[in-house]
Amino acid sequence: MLDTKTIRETPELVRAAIAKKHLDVDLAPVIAADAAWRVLLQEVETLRSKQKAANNEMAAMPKGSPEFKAKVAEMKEVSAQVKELDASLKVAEEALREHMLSVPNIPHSSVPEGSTPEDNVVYATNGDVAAVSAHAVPHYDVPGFEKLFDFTRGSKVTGAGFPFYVGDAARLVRALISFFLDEDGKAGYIEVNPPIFVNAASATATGQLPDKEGQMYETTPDRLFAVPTAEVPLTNFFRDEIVDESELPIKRCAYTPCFRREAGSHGKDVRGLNRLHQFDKVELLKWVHPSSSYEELDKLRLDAEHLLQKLGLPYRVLLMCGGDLGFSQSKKYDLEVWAAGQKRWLEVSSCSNFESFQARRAQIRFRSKETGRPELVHTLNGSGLAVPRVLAAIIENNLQADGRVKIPQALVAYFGKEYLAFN
RNA sequence: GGAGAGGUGUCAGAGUGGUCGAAUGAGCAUGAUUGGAAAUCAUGUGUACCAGCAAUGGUACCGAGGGUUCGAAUCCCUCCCUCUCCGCCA
Repeated sequence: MLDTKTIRETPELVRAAIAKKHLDVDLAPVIAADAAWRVLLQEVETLRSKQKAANNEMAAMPKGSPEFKAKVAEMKEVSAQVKELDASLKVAEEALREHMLSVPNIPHSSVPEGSTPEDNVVYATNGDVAAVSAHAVPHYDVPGFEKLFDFTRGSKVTGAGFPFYVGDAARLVRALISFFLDEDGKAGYIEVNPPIFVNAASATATGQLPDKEGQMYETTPDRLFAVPTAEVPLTNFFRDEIVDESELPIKRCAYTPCFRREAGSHGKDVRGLNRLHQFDKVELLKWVHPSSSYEELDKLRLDAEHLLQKLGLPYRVLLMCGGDLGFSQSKKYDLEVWAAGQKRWLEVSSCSNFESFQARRAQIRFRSKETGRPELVHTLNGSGLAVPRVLAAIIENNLQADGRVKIPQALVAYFGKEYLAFN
């Protein structure tokens, strides 16, 4: 959420942001809602002020006196007015809030113009795409795949997109999670094991609610939501709190399973491990001082890149254009790993700066030494990394002539073997 | 799940219908004192929103939401959370 002041005082800035993101949001009703709310607010406050003054007078009067009784009669009317206006004010307030929630975050000046994925800028590449397995096939076509990644049983037991990982597959998943957490820990992120269900307030603070409700799994009757990413519980950790300025930047990482209903996604993109309803991911989170959030974003991205480098996987970094930015993001890099069998790039991390957009909604602040007042932190996050797609890339890129998969050296100690065999 | 107690400012803790944004103490900040410090003394010390160039003024906030009342931290209702005891349990 943006500050209402930004919309009130610099609407042209916000309109430019909407245009850059190629969104269709009309600012006029937002501004009108704000104006209407302020008029009502002032009316209510004037009446309340009257009430308060009368209160003090009445406190000094003898209870049963005629002047007291007269005041009561007079104030009775004011009281009724306040009640009525206050109800309107609440409606206006809610309307304003809803309007405000429809306004996206402002992209950073370094974000390239563009409306489609083709407009994203290839910011960096690492590793040799041509050097990986010559006889690679898509991981889901590798003979024996279904034995280790049992989608059929998963469908029976739960539904499509909920595979069983069996034997070495399960072991490799565990190895990757441990590897990621260990490396992230070395990079200074404190490991957290968060709840994987969150309440509606938390889901609202990070923007899943109210609009993206259908993308989450929801429990009955408690109305808790299975987390779509560890970002949700992690970001909410400091919700409605004022953290110590000297502790910034705060860096945390967390492994959770992630649950996404992703209704409406079909086709080749969803085959095998490419897109699942439940998958494992380690998430990196930072709460930083506003003055350094873009530096911290670059560092965060490098921390995620480091993982791919250690695994020896070719990847590229995309700087996302305005049109491909999320609603609440100011700047975003995507990390895409090369999957030699499918011959395509798979997104395994998305590193974003939200500036104060999330922090405002979640009320996460620090007390500034400089001004002595609480200020909003900037929040950043990125995957470090998403497990199934990394797994797919390892399988495809490291597939040997004999059908086995060579385990990246950095993982061997975690996995316990040099090769993964499908039969 | 059952029974009880409780949720007030940075913290501890008073306040059971009116002048309470809220006593008192601690903490913190500034100043005095000191060679310097401790101690002591004085003053100050919440957040948000609105109006205003500003100084400043106004309003709200005592777990959350409703209600009663001219007036609610204080009374009533609902919900949430914490603690203690009991039960159940990975």
